[in-house]
Amino acid sequence: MAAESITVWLIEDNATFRRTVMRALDQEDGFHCLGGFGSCEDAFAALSRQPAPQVVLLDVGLPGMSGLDGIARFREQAPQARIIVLTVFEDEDKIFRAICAGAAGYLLKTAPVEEIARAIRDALAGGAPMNGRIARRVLDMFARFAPTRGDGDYGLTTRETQILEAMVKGRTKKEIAAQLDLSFHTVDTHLRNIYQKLEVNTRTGAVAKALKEKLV
Amino acid sequence: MAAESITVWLIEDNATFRRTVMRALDQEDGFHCLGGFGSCEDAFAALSRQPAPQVVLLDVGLPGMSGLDGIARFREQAPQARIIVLTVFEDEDKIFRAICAGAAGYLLKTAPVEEIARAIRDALAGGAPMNGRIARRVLDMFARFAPTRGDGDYGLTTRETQILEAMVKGRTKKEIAAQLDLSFHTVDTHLRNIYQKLEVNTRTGAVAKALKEKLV
DNA sequence: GAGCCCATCCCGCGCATGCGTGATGGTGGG
DNA sequence: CCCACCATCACGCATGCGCGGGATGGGCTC
Repeated sequence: MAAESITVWLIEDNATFRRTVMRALDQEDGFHCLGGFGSCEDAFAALSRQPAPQVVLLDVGLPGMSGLDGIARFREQAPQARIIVLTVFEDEDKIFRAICAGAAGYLLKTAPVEEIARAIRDALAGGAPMNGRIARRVLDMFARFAPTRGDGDYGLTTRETQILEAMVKGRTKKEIAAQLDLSFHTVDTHLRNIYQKLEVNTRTGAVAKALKEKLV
Repeated sequence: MAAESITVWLIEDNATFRRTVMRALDQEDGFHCLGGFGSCEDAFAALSRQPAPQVVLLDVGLPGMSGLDGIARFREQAPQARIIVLTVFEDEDKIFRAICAGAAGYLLKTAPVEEIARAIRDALAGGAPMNGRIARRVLDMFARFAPTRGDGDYGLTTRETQILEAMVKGRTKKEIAAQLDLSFHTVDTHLRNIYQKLEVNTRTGAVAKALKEKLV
């Protein structure tokens, strides 16, 4: 049974809270919480002496190295370890950064131990445990990213789309003409039609609209 | 107790599965599954005759109106209803679209009834219930969106940033000069410096880089 | 005080761009 | 059969743009 134990590290600067969680987790069936650290630096130092854990519970917003940077470094040095952020913060920026840094989950410190335990198992099973509100936030952020691509369809023809793409890459009309084996004048005409359809009158405007609204 | 019941609709084209889930949910404590529909159209028709439910379980990928469109329409006509997608699909595109359309949760049809029940409660409590793998996918997608903003810092000064922003809006040098109450030449100089820092040599390139990498 | 960065301003050249105003041919629907 | 739409090509003009040169002054560090 001990061999089957899930190894967990907890990085958290509040010693009291750390010990409480560690003890509670250790008593949970199937867990072996063998590392408690007050900072990311300490944890990394330990990483060079002992094998990486399967799961890291990490408090972001602790002294010294930023928890966000810590996630990134852990992802490098112990890619197989699943990192679950355990914090009091629930502002979008922190959540966003943590996820982008590679966190596998995001819990609030107010979570009961059973929830933490469930989250750890979930993370190891390939899941992404999140507090309900956090998950909601993530979805909101996600949805906010999308409307960007509004209707997106301005009725551009194939050629026009091609030319618009080239324009986004910074090509001049002459270059585009050469690249598509067209006359300069043809490209010019297409460009005018694109402007009309996108309701702009400069290439800058067209590129901005193209990037903001749809085709990358 | 009946007054406290959570009202649920289930939109699902497989009649057998629909009835099974409805019956099971209805027997769960605190649920009142009072609508079962084989298509979004049917559900919308019902919406004009009876009050909207608190939660809609929706199968995407059903005949007639696309489930994705259904989400969007539901969000319009019954904004307060929480929509939980219940499907067999777990490809990224479907997930992405569903979330963008405003789904509050995403479950797999393989989920046991207790999980569905928990999800409904979670959704009403402001959460975003998701199957573990789905959540993982969402986070992956999220993380993939981010690297876009790389380091993002090219050491632009305040003025340069200002001018870059105006450029993104499609302003010409002259317009920017007028807007910022500067000389045309000054704007020109700043532009050159921006180009140097962003390693581009056209306004189009600068705008593209600005939009792709950082400030929207 | 020298050196550096930033913000400000100036001139001129050559090329790119936006736009008005044309034309031709092909394809498909009414 | 004609018309709409698309793709193709063409000329000229006014303006905008990129860039190679400048210059001045303010603030900051060494």
